Amino acid sequence: MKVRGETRREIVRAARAIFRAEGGEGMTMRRVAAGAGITAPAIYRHFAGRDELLEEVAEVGFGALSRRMERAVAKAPPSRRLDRAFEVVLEFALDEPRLSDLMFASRRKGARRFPEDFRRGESPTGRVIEREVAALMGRGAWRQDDPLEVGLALGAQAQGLVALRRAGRVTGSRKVFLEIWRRSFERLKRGLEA
Amino acid sequence: MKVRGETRREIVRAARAIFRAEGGEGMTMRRVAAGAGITAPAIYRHFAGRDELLEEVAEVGFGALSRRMERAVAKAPPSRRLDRAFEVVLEFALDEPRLSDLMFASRRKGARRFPEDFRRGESPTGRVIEREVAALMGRGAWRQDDPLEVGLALGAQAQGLVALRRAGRVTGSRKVFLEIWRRSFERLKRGLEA
DNA sequence: GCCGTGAGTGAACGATGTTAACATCATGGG
DNA sequence: CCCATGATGTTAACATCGTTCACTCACGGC
Repeated sequence: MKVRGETRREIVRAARAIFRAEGGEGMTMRRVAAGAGITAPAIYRHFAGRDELLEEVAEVGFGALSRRMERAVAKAPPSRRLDRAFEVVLEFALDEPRLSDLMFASRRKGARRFPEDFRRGESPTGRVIEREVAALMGRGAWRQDDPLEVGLALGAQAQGLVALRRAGRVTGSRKVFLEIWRRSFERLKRGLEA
Repeated sequence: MKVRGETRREIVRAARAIFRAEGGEGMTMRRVAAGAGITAPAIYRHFAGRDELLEEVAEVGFGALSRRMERAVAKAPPSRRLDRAFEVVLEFALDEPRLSDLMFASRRKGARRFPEDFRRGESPTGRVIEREVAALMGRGAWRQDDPLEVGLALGAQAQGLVALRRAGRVTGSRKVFLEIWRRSFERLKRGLEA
């Protein structure tokens, strides 16, 4: 025990590593503890239970994804910013399917809620999408609409396709899947243009 | 033991009842067995394991949903057939959230796959959607496109919104949610019209 | 009459999340 | 300096889960 909070970070690190590799089923308390160099009951000194630990893993994931989104958007031309943001989301979902599933598809206590939390900009990923949608509407490229709800619909389309692939219902290579996404996104955008 | 296959049906009935009420977590083998009037190990005379039992529960759900869809579509005017089909899907998802989740969002062995199984018309729900999409394109109401992929995109939009609500990320009453769906569907359709 | 087969039972196994009871140990007030 | 205290571990154990094992039993064909 060196620094206060050291063990807690070790637990989260171990949990995240196991979750990324094997998903929720493989992430047992005993294995997480072993990865952090302690025993299972010691985890309960830092987290109320397994759910709270999963919560933390998801939160770290949101931090990583939103940072990638912000970075990608920052160096894209205005007309491509929203596209780039979603490309990052899709790539993240393909690279980290289980983590993405935990973040967006599982019932979690601390999940941001539409519309209240989104209106307050508390969703780190939703905020990026909403901002870019509003920008497109502001520039007159898209017709006037509720940016929050349009952002939600776009996100639902992305998460819907990802979930279908994750569930094994959409086969094909990563490349083929990204093509399906791109065409679906184009169709959706066509209905949003001014 | 009266009729051959009687116990098997009893098991499925009990499993489905528990799953509808409490979801996958509550559906333990012992509880299913008790509901069917037997003990847990006896289930393994009829199913290889819990997964296979869940498979059967999902299959029964698909049968019920596709029948409702066909019935609704049959008595709708041509211009409203696709809308009615999706309304049924949404209502089913709201009435049976856990079952809907199992059917569309969880990784199952026997899940129909896009595009191969859909092209062969083996997905009972996908077939209805695809048929109506193709009809709209055939009538010239919608622009020419791949009916399979457009159907998938529409389904992804629906399942994406449902998953977000199921995960507690979209709050509000059933009525409000159906309004969000309706507007999202309208936006999507606007991009598909000829 | 026997006996093989299909369906069911009780006991048990290994794994899981979690709790209880106890140990260790740095630290700061008397 | 000493020791009470709180934070942080540990080991043992509990309840529950899916599943397997060894056994029982009714019954239909030879």
